[in-house]
Amino acid sequence: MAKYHSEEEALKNYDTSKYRTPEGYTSDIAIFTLLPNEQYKAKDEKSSKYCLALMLIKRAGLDAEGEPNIEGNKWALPGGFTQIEGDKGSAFESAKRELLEETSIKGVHIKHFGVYDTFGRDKRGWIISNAHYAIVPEQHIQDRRAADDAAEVQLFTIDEVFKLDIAFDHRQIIEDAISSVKKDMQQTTVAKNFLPVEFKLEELRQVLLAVIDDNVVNTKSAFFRKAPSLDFIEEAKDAQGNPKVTEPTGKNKRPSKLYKFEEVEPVPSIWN
Amino acid sequence: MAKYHSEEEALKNYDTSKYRTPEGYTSDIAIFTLLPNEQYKAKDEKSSKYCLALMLIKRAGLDAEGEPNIEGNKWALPGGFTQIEGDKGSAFESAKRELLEETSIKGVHIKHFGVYDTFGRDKRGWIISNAHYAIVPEQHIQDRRAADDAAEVQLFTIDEVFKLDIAFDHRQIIEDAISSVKKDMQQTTVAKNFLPVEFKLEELRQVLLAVIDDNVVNTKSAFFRKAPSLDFIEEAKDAQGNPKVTEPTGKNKRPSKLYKFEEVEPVPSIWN
DNA sequence: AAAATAGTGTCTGTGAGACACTATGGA
DNA sequence: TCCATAGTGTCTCACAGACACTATTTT
Repeated sequence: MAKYHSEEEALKNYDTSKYRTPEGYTSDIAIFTLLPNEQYKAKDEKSSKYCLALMLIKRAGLDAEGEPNIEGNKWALPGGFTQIEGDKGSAFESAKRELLEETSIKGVHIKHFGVYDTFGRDKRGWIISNAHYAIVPEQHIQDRRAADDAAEVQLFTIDEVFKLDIAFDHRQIIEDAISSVKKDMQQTTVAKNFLPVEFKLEELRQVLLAVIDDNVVNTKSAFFRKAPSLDFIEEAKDAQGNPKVTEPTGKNKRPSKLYKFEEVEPVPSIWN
Repeated sequence: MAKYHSEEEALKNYDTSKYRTPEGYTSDIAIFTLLPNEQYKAKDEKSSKYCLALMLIKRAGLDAEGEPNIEGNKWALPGGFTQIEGDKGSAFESAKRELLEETSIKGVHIKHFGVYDTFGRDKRGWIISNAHYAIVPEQHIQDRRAADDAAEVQLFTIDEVFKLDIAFDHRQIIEDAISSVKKDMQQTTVAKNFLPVEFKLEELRQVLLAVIDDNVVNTKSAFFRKAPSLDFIEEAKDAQGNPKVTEPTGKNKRPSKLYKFEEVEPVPSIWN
């Protein structure tokens, strides 16, 4: 005669302890934005006005009880433990919450790009990290830095970042995050997340120049010829169906056409 | 906000037990191969000789103790719990081991494509699954099926697979695996994993036709014109530097040139 | 000669690459 | 009138799409 008479009873007696389970399950998030490029050369049409930057936090040297902190005084990606919230527990939700806490904004692009789970990556035990990147328009991060004390939150350009002392295996995660965001900028329309809904072609080109190295993007005339014919980009129209243009602002002396991204996501192919 | 950081440091440092930790950490693997296409129409140049297929296992109705098994009698992806082996614990290693157990082969293409970690996806607790796909040339799986009793291991074409009763959230994982492999076939040279090192262009075309829908691949003359000029494909040469050709085999009446993949990985762009 | 496999050839229009030129409006 | 910004125009050569044709060997 069977010991249990239903799946439910068997379930209660299921022995998960046969396997070692992780001691922690976390989400880390690489928050990217664009900063003004110090090396911008107006004469070089491949030079961008922007520069890709990453937000890091400085780990406290001492913890709340005054004891030396693990990986203290090093720079790290913002992150935290994943909890089961509202009957769900997912690293993606956790990353969204973390982003909200760090930048006070919702609804920006966030993408999972890797899992870091080798035993030994964290001295505290077997701690698994889900790595994400987020793209945040510059203004939002500036707001956040002004509101905060900001000593322990800082933006670094990707050249600066590798000169820092980085905690845990976050150096590797940061390298992977940069590869991932570059790849996505080349192969998807993520660039839209750095831009307002309606943008000038030159703005879009500046954003792309800052991150990727692409023949068409590098050549101004090629980009302006090609971009309007891409089927994921269209002209912004006003209520009367007329093309929208900018008002001249700042040093900009002439109006320019506005464009927006279509909903469709292109799939580039190596075969054509 | 500044206070928040130090609180979080303290939590990370001293009391990981405040957070619920996962009850299980597993790897699942979608093993793809190609089968002969029953619907092949020689007259239609878009029709492929092959058909994408997925290996599934049938979960036993009763467990080792004779009790009803969780999600018993349903089809599932092969997988298992991740253990710390040789001082490492990683889902990727675990997936490789699982693939070795299921197909007795090493060194094939295996790729992580997702994490499934919502609480409630498995009745046994908070069990996290790392999903991978693998590409295995047909012959290897046929060997494995012959050696095994094979009742519980079966290949299904992707049309057949969604008619089955699928365990856990594996239906979703399978959908994502198929999307992922299709995308990679379009954007990377993974197709090489279905082929021998040296192959005929028509063989490559048949493999691509079976999985993706691409203008150039669909059009025979376009593919034969384009493929030899792609910089990740080159002619196979013998020791004297002469192009290699096949011996006619089977119903094939004429020799054909052999090609191989270069080491370089192309990066397709949506901007050109 | 026919069948099967594995490719080529040819035509026409679209598009890429290079780079010089134009348009707008304010100081 | 000059500058800065944001684009266009023009030229040539190459490649893409359509689809018919060829080439090699066995039966």
